[in-house]
Amino acid sequence: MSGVVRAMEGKRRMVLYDEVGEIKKGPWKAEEDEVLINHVKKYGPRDWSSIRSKGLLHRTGKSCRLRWVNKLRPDLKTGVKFSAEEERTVIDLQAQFGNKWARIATYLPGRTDNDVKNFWSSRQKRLARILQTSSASSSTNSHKSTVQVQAPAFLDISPVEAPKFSSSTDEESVAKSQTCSSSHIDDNDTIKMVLFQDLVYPSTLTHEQNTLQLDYNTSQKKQFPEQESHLSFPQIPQLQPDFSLALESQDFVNRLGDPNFLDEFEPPCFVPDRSCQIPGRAESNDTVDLDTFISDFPPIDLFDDIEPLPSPSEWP
DNA sequence: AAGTCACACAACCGCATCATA
DNA sequence: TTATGATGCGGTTGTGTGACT
Repeated sequence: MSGVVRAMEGKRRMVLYDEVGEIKKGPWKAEEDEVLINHVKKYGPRDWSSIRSKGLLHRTGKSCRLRWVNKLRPDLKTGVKFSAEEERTVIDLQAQFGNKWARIATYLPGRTDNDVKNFWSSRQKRLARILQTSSASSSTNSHKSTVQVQAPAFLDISPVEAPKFSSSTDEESVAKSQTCSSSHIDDNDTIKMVLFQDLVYPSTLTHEQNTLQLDYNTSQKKQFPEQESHLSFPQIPQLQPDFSLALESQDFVNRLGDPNFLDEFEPPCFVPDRSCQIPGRAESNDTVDLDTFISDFPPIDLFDDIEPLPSPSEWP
C-alpha cells in the first residue's frame, strides 16, 4: 500500500492519504460532496483536476468525477432497485454489446455504468452459485435420470416491455433489426431461455446467439413483413428439435465441452411457437411443450462435466 | 445473541483514449 | 509529431446490511 493511514473514520472504514500529495481516499463526507456540487454548479461537470489544484478538496480529479457521476448527479435513481424491465434491458444489451457498461447505461435513465456493472456482477455470481449448487446436488443424485429444477425467485420476472430505442444510431438500427414478434415466443419463455442460456453457457453465447438471432430475424421479416417489430428481445438461441433430443442423452453432456458443439445447431434454430417437435418422431404428433422442457431441464448430471464459471477477467 | 452468507453499493486501480501544448 | 495531462471505462475489492441459522 502506497499510502499511510492518517485517520480513522466511522466504525471500520479508514480514510487514507497519499504519502506525497495528501490525496484523500475512502468514503466521501457530506462537506466534500457539498464542495464538489458547488464546483459543478459553477463550472459544470468538468475540470475535475482543478478542484484539487485550487485546494478545494484533497481528492484526485478522477475521484471527484467518479463521485459526481455515480452519486451526486441529480438525475440518478439512487436507492431504487433495478426493475424487471431494466434487468431485461441489461441482459439484452449485454448480449449485444458485451461488457460495455457505459454504453448500456445510456439506455437506462438514472443508471450509471457502475450500477449496471454491479448489477451484472451480482447476477453472474448468483448464476455461478446456482450452477455450483446444481453441480453439487447432481453429484449426490446422479442415479436419477430426471430432476425438477425450480427457477430461483430472482428469475421469476413478470413479462415486461422490451427496451425501446429512441435514437437512431447505426448500432441501434441493428438492435432494432434484431427483434422478433412476441406472438411467437412469449416473455415468460424468454426469461426461461435466459436462465437456460446462463446456466449452460454462462457469458459465452453472445456471439452465436447474436448470429442466430440475426439470421432468424431476417427470415422472420421475410415471413412476416407486416410485423415490422418494435420489441427487442434478448438474443437467445432458441432450441432446434435436435437439441431437445440431445438433452435426453448423456452424450449431450459430453459434447458440451466441444467448441464446435453449437455448430451442429444450424440457424435458424428457433422455435416458432411454444412447442417443438422431437426429431425422429416427426411423423407422430409427439411434441415437447416448452414449459415441460424447461421444468425438466437440466438432467441431473448435466453439470458434472462443466468447468466452473470463469471469472470476469477470463472472459473473452 | 452471535455467526454466516448473499447481496448491493461505493470507491479505487490500471489502462485506453482524447485533447492540447 | 510527440509528450503530457485529463477524462472515460472496465475490473476488482472492500464495506454495510439484512436474512437466515
